[in-house]
Amino acid sequence: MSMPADEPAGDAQDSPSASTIAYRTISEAILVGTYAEGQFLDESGLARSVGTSRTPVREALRRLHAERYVDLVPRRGAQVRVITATEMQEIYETRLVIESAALTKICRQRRGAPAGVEQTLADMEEAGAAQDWFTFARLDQRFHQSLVEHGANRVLADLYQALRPRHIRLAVRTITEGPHRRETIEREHREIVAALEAHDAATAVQVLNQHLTAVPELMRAFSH
Amino acid sequence: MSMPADEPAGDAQDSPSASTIAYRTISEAILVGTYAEGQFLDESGLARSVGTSRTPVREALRRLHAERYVDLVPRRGAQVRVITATEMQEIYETRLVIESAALTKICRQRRGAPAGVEQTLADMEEAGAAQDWFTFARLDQRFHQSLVEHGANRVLADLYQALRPRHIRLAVRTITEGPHRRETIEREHREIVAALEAHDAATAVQVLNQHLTAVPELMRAFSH
DNA sequence: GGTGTGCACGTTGTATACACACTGCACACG
DNA sequence: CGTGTGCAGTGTGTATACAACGTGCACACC
Repeated sequence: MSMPADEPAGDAQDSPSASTIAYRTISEAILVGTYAEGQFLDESGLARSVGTSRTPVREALRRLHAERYVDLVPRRGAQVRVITATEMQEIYETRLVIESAALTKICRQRRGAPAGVEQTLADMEEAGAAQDWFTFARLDQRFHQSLVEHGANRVLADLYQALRPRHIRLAVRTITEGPHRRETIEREHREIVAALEAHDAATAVQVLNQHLTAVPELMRAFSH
Repeated sequence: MSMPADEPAGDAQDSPSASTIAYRTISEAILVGTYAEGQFLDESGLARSVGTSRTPVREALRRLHAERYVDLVPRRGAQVRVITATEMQEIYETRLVIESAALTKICRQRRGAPAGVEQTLADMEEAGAAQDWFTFARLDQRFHQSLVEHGANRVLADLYQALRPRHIRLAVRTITEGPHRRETIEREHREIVAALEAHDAATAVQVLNQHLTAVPELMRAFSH
């Protein structure tokens, strides 16, 4: 299924070095849920299953630590990070802060919606109709990402992107397994775009607020 | 001088492992300016000067890359990152977004200024009077940090902290070498605190805006 | 004289070997 | 029977050895 299609900001298009292979393999396994939360990862075992030595695996684990996939306990190793409901709520609160800033700036500069957003929304509706929730979720990410890229500066956009691996797994679950909020999501997206076109920051932010508040509440229901 | 007093959030109090030593040594050297911007760092050379083998040095470099101290060019090595005036401005814009969110939330919840802030400001004024600009700069960091810790959630506070190494060097230079804005800085800090105590978000944010806008303009003057 | 090719050197990327710390269990002692 | 200590096993932390790639210079050829 390959969820983390593009690399989390940093080294452009890195060659398929062993270290990169290890990073992709392990991160994907964590996202897919191969390793349980709280589980300790064995470097030698990972090395075997990835097909390299321990060195690239260690580098991958350090990177995964920087991206909050795992915790690093000295002399114990890497532990798959447990994401609490509280943290998930904080992540969405943070998203709200960053995306609001982006929307506000877009409106203040009267720039309208980002290019290509129409296509993204159309694709989303198609995926929704086909009940292809993985694609739906990825396009949702793309929509929000494009808002931030359009409105925020590079530095802020990088911070936003760093947030993604921290909630993507549960986000997919929510969309996939939850009560199908498809219509709500699509409507709110379109309302945000409309507000941007009208340079109406207040409305855009308000809809976004509502949009981003709903999700962690749903998630809370799931995590029990 | 030891600028990066506390560790950039993550592994609590890690034992003085070789890897940590390497990280501290190299990051400090970069902050102090031992290595020129754009310079490539030689792993073997660093290993010799740190007193370890290449392995811990490599891990340190990866971490420094994650924190944007260096760029990692495949097959070429680690390059001390060049911080442009544009990026510096973006960093301050980002700080403004995060700190504003923190101030707003503090006011909305009518919590007043963070505990200990009075002491920090007093220490700052003392350092300012003694023309100890390094201490002054560090306390300035602490002041802003405490605002964010007080108002923002853990996740957002972590993002904020990740920003610090990216501007701390120039920030120190600006305070140290610039026209002494001491009174201005101290006054604005006190105005922000007063606004917090009065639960007046609008004023707090407005003063902060002015406070954070001034710095990158000064920096721009320096970088030429 | 300019340009292209080939070789030698240096550096990164990876593998492997070794040292040391931690964990858990077993056994002895109170 | 409970508790503390010792020991073996396992896995991380570090060092070192090797391989592969990229760079720059020199020399030859056009």
